[in-house]
Order: sequence, then structure tokens, then C-alpha cells
Amino acid sequence: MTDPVPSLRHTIADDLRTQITTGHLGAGVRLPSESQLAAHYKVSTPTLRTALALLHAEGLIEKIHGKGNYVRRPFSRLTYASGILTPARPSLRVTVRTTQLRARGALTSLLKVPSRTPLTEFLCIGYEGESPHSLVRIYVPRDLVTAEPPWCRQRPAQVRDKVTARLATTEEASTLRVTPARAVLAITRVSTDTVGRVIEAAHLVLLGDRADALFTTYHTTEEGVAEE
Amino acid sequence: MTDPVPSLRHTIADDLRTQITTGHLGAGVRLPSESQLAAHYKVSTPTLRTALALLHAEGLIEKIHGKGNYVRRPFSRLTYASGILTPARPSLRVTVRTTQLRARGALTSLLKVPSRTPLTEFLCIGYEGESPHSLVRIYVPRDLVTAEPPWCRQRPAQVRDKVTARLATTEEASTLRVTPARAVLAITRVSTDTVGRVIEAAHLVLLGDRADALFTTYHTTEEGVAEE
DNA sequence: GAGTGGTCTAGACCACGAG
DNA sequence: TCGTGGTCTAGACCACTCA
Repeated sequence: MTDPVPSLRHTIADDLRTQITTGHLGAGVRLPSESQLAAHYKVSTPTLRTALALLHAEGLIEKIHGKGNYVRRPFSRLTYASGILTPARPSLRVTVRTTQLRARGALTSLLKVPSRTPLTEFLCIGYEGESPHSLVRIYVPRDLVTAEPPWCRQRPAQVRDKVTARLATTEEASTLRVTPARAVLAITRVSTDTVGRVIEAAHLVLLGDRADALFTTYHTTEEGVAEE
Repeated sequence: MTDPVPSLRHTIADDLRTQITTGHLGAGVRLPSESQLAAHYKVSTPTLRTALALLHAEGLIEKIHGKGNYVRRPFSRLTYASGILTPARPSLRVTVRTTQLRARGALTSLLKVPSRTPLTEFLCIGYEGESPHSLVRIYVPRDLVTAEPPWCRQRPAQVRDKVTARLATTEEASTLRVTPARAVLAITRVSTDTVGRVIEAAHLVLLGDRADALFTTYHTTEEGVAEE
């Protein structure tokens, strides 16, 4: 199951990875040039580059064409639960941009509204320090929008979170300032009130290496016995 | 934002991709050998291989050492909800390998048992046709193991699912026959009975492009008002 | 053993970033 | 202009699969 013949690329990647994780190569440090590294490890430059590609895909280094390869800053992990990201820290901040638009396409079925229904979109970008870590688009039927931000309104009776993992799109990658080869947690959240009206739909994109999502389900002894 | 100078690898990948998605290259078909493809596209074999690596990362082809490159079957998306994967289809099958071991490390805190507690591990690999799509490791304290498979036992009172997105490890990638550059949905599930005893812990790894996870949360009007 | 993919080399040339 | 990373070549050799 484990690799019986470790390839050069993995050996080199392992070495650099431990140097990064142990702090020998600190955050923000520029690595030696690829030709220097290739000479140091006594391999050809293509081989060395495949090793760096592994670290790049893991999000450990950042490649900047014409400048060099840099060690990325370490991540502090956030938890998405009950619709909010925790822990809230002073270093975390959120920018919100509000847009008026009309429902069309997938939004109409998500919100269960007719096409061209007036909506308000809240585009939220969460930052930790200078680094963006999350991208949230919230859609609310305009007649439900109050002056408050959407997360301060009435509590929904039901919330459905559909979660998947995928690679970041080029758009998301540029917004979140990562490579497209990064795993993100994509959550589609639909909140419904007590009479079944959809009061909010949201698309959340969280960097996989910076966030978890936590869901707790309770079963009473009566219900759910019919399953299976 | 778009690539202004399309590289050879992308041009070739685009060509093969359209051939696959339009059905010119049907599911399960073996591609010509890499040297034949390289000759056809008039590029070197390493260049052709980087093009195939793109398709491999997208999950369009499956590489089998010594045999060839095969067009993967189109994805049918599974949904993880209430602890099971749906829909159940005849083409889906699961292999289970049972191992006896003793708790240590992270497992002791997950299961809330002392170190070296006897456990049973169920290693389940889900297949659709010939292609693996999920990898599940279930850990149960041995005194709770019955003759039945673990998913047929008593229904837990509480289930906590911790979900994140990450790239597949090399081990998972080889088991699931994908590249490590693939986004997977990693779920850690802890099931507790009515008296708070952990009756099962599970690590699930689902291919991001083949699975969603669905969670529904209900709020009564009384509770949860204190929040915010 | 024949044919396949996997890894690696030692160069070449191009594109980008900064001084 | 110079040093950087990005792409590509034309081979070589090894590991795996299957007959």
C-alpha cells in the first residue's frame, strides 16, 4: 500500500516539506532558485520541478513566475457550524458588497421563486490578516431584506447544507489568492422558515486547508427506525 | 484571466477532452499508447504525458501501469446523507476487510476509550462498476461488534460529522485510482448512543466530483434564540 | 518477451519580474 | 539586461501487465 520505491521527486518533496513544517524554512521565505535546488539535490531541473509541483498542490509553497518560490504562511483552521465560522478572532474581518439582481437559472429553483424575482446578493469575503480564506454569496428575496446584515435576521426553521469538495475555479482562485489546484469546501445552504418559504440561499466557498464544517444530527428513539 | 498562449499540453488535452465528452472516445475505451499519441500530435512523450496528466487530474481518464490509459465511466453523483450513500444501484458494490487492532493516538480521543482498547476496523471500498469511488474506515469498540455489519446495528442518538475538503493522499489516490491532485470530501463521523458512549467512529473519503454530503438542521422556535 | 506506462536526464528556448 | 520560473525535446532506463 505504501510506496515501495520512493521516487526522487517524493524524496525531495518530503525533505522540503519537513524543512517547512519544522520551521527551518519559515513562512514567506523565498526558496533557492530551481537550478540551485536541482544542483543541491543532484537532479535535473524537470525532476526538481515535479517535486515543487507536489508542494505547490499541497499549498505549502507559492510559485511566482520570474520571482521565485515562496513558503506560504501557515493556516489557522476555522470551523463552519450552525451557519457561522468560528472561532471569531480580532484578526478576522469580512468585506461585504451588496448587489441588486433578479432571479434566474439555478437561483430560482434554490429559492423557489419565479424567474426575475428581485433579489439582493451579499458578496462576503472573509480575511484573516491579509489573506482571504472564504467567499460567501448570500441571496435573499428583496422583500425579506432588512437593514441588518442577513445573518442577524430571523432564525430559520430548517437549514439544508449540501457539501462537496472540488478544486477552486480560476475566479475563486484569484479572489482567494491561491492556485486553482486547491481543494475547496463548497457548501450550498438553503434556509427555510416555518411555513416552508425559502428565506435565504447561500453559496459558501471555504479553503479546504483552512476550514472544516461540523454537523450534528440528533435522533430520537421513535423516529428514523423505518430506515433500512 | 484566460490563457493567452495555450500550451501544447492544453491544446492536446482540450482535443482529447472534447473527444471524450462528445462520445468519440466512449467510456472504458483504451486510448492509443502514449508513444502513438505523441507521434500523432507530433510532440515528445513527456509533453504528451503532461497533457494526459491534466485529464487524469480532471478524472476523465484512468491510468493503469503496464496496461494503458482508459476513459473513465461518467460520474454518477452519490449523496451522503444520514450516514449512508444514495442512491443504491445494482452497479454499486462494496468490499469490506475486517481488521482487529487496539486504540491509539487520535482514535482514543475520537472513540473516548483508553489507549490499547480492542477495536475492530472495517475497511470498506465502494465501487461503481470497476472504478472505486469511496473509501471508508469504521472503528468500533470490539465489545460492541456483532455479527452484523456495523451499519445494521442500533441507531445512534447523536451523530457528529466533521467535513473538510482536501487533496487525496498518495495512499488514497492509489486505492481510488486517481491522482493525488484530486479534491476529496473527508468526513470524520462520530456516533454516540443515548448515554453518551461513542459506539462508532468513521473516516470517510469521497471523491469530490462523485459525491455530495447533505445535512439538514431543524430549529424549534424556542431554542437557539440566545445565539447572537 | 513484447508492449505498456513511470521516471529521469541534459540540455534548449520562451515569458515574466525587477533593477 | 539578468535571473527567475514555464515549456518542451529526444532520448534512456526501469516497473508493470499479459500472453
